[in-house]
Amino acid sequence: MAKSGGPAPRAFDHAVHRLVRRIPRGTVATYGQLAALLGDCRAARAVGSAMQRCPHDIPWQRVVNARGGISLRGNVSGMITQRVRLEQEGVQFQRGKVDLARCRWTGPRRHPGR
DNA sequence: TCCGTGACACAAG
DNA sequence: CCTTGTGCCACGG
Repeated sequence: MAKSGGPAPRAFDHAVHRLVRRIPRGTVATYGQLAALLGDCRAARAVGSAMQRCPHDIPWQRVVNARGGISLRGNVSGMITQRVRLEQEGVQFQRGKVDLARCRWTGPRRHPGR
């Protein structure tokens, strides 16, 4: 009732996490891409923050930077893990980066099927 | 409410 | 190719 209206705290984070859940296996999405899908192509940085606080039951490894590389700054082991997990689901790396032209998620489809 | 921080993106040197 | 600087946004203290 009277309380509703304003966005609840961490609403953006939740939106990011839910979107990441929809990224198909074998494909990847960029921070900027997710931000754009959420309505703000300039919120890429916020997406990164949301990912740092993302639950472990989502395919977080499918989120990479605009260059198709892993951004995980200051987390070498996490970087390795992300790459391994992506390769395990079929994503190939070329020169340390993912071929976005080939593996980039096309975005959510309201009417799946063709 | 203000301020600091950061898994970004982009341009320039 | 790498480094640095700037702009944007949301979250947490």
